[in-house]
Formats: sequence, structure tokens, C-alpha cells
Amino acid sequence: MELSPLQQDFVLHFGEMGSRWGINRTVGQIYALLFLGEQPLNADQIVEKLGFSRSNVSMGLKELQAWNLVRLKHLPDDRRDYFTTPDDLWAIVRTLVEERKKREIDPTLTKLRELEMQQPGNGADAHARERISALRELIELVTGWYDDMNKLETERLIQLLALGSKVQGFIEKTERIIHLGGRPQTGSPKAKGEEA
Amino acid sequence: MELSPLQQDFVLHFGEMGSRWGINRTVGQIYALLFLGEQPLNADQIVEKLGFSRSNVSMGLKELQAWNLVRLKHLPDDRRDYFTTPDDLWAIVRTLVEERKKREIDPTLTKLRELEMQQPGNGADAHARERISALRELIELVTGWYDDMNKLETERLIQLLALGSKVQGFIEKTERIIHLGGRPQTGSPKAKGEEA
DNA sequence: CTTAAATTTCAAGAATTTCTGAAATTTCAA
DNA sequence: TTGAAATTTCAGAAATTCTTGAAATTTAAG
Repeated sequence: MELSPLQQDFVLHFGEMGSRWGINRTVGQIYALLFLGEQPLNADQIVEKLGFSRSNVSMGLKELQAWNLVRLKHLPDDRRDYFTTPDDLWAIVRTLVEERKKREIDPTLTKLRELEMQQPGNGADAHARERISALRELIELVTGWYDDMNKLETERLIQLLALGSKVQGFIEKTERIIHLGGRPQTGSPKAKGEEA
Repeated sequence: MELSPLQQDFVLHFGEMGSRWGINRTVGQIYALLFLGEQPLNADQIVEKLGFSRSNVSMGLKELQAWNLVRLKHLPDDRRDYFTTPDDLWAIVRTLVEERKKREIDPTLTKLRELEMQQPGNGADAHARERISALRELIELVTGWYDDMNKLETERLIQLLALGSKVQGFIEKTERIIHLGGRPQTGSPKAKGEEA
């Protein structure tokens, strides 16, 4: 079975974008193909549809597995591996963020903490040290925020995203009400950055 | 002037991470150097400190300028260009997100919308079309959320990040109070995903 | 076990990206 | 203007990454 024009276009786009996303064309196209497909595909089917060599597809699938971006399935009476992407797009996003965080952010966070530990040789490097600390703090704030948001179930997450900056309104409203007479109840929201 | 061990270590790390972040070693190291430095540097000073060729540094700076990641300064009685990074780390983050969005997300959003427009040849591609629509919707939700959050001033943004998923608490609290008797006031928060 | 199917590894060629020095261009003080 | 300083461009060398076919390994049915 050949790719429809729609699928072809989508797959090619993902292949091209691959380089900007830090993956290569093969991986991008394989992922796109699996993403669109209703049924899992095995390596030979991918070879047939995309025209890459068998070994290239094998490596591409290996990389996608390393990124946790594909699921492995098996059909009865068939010992070949079949691959799909999760149905749930939000699960995909969570994986993507998790893996990029692991590869692109965590090593830097570790390095920054290590640099902050280093004995200040003399009084020098004062400015550099401040920059490094500020950067480490910022990254910790953002990754901490993400880890926290990631605990929410998808429905809640979508609600909050749809709200956007309007959450500000809710916070201000609550604060106004509290100041008007009530007191924070047990277990009620208490912000870290609230000491002002 | 030579780099201190601290600076050296930091600069080398950014150079290595460069490839994971979709920039090259030169660009990564130049950026790191400018980021740590208290004073702006000109191209020759960068050459001296990093040991790259003059032309390589020129190209690296050009790329950093294309990314809006460096500021150009001039010293009195000196017509060379001096470069710095913004003091405000949050300004840097905003630029970074903006530029990556422009390069890595917007083209895909455009492509997805284009694909959705295409006439459904026959009844085929139904599943692929659904996947594409769902993906487009998700990306719109997330980028819309970001655009909205990006309007907040930095202080507010930091507050919200520190709160993390606790914003949920504020929303529930407000809703509870409203349901107990009040009605939403003019201009009061009204969520998009609130119709349930 | 044995064997054939399925998959992975690997060395090397192809393609791409990065880096350089030399030449060209731009800039601005004199 | 002129010319020296500053910067950029660019073609090719160097380095890296991608892709492949052949060989090796793994897997599980018989």
C-alpha cells in the first residue's frame, strides 16, 4: 500500500523539520508515519513505505525507542515487532518534554551546581558566579514548575492552559476575599512567592 | 586576559551542549563567554579567548544576532562592535522561546493547517486527518497559552511558576465561593474550558 | 538442539555541517 | 576622496553525521 498525498506531505514535512528538532530525516519520517497510521507497522512495512534501507529503519526505530516515543506490539502468529505511537497526544508531549529535559537540561543543571560548589579561588569571578547562580535558579524554577504541572491529570492541565494568564485573576480574587475577612483554611493554597 | 578555570569549564560545557540544542560548538562557546562576561567583548577578544578563527567568530556572532541573543554596543573612540547578552535572564528566555517557536513550531502549524484544508480525496485518510487535527489543536493550545503568559510582567510570571499546580487550588476555591452565593462579577475570570 | 526468520551491528561511502584563510567589502577618520 | 581598520564572504579542507549492504547475532518454531 502506497502513501496517500496527505500522508506523503505530512511525512516529508516531519523529515525536513527533523534537523531543526535535533533528529534526522529518517527518524522524523518514521515517527510521522507511525503517528498517522491506525495500525502498527513492522520494519519491513516502513522500508516499503519510506524507501530507506532496512538497517537505517532499524536504527531509526532504535532511536525512537530510546526516546520512548514508540510502543512495541505483537500480532498473533507473527514474531516480527510492530510499532505505533500512543493514541494520547498528551502522553506523547509528556514523553517528549521528559526526554528533552533529561538530555538538554539536566546535564547543564548538574554542571551549574558543580561550578557553584567550586572554591572561589580568590575574590575573582564574582560576576560569573552570580550569572551562574541566577541561571541555575531560573532553570530550577522552570523545571520545578514543570514537574509540578506534570503531576496533574490531562483534563486539569488542559483547563489551566486554556485559562492562560487569567489564573492571575483567580489568585487576586481569592486574595481579595481573604483580606476582606476570611483566613486561609487548612490545606488552602499558599504560594511560595507569597511572603510579600 | 585568560579565562579562569570556572569560565573555561562553563564555556566548554556550553560548547558541548550546543549540538544537543541545535547550535554548534562555536556559537555555544561564544554565547557562554558573553553570558559570563561583565563587559562587552569585540570579535578579536573572542578570538583570543576561544582560539577560533576570526571568520568563524564572525559567523557565530552573525548567527547569535539572527537569534536576537546578543546586544551590540559601542565604546567611545572605538569603532569596533562589542557584544553582550542581556542582563535580564528572563528576557533571554523569552527571546529563546520566541525564536525556537518561530523556527521549530510555526512552520509545522502552518503545514498542519494547510493539510487540513486539502480536499478529502474520498472517504480515505479519515484517521490521519483526525490525528493531524488533534495535533494542530494541541499545538495551538500550548502556543496560545505561551503567548498569553508572555504578556505578564516577569514578577507575575515568577509568582505563577512558583505556584505551579497550586493555582488549581485558587480556582477551585473561587468556584466554591461563587457557587455558595455570589455570581461572577464583571471582568472576573471566565475560563475557556469552563463550559462543563 | 537446529534452522530460518528477524533484527542488529559495523565498516565504509555519501552527504552534510563546521571551520578556516584569503580575498572582497564596508566603514569611517583624516 | 583616500586608506587603514574592521568585518564579511566564500571556496575548499576538516570534521561530523547519515546511510547502506554485508555479516553477525538473536529469536523462537520445529
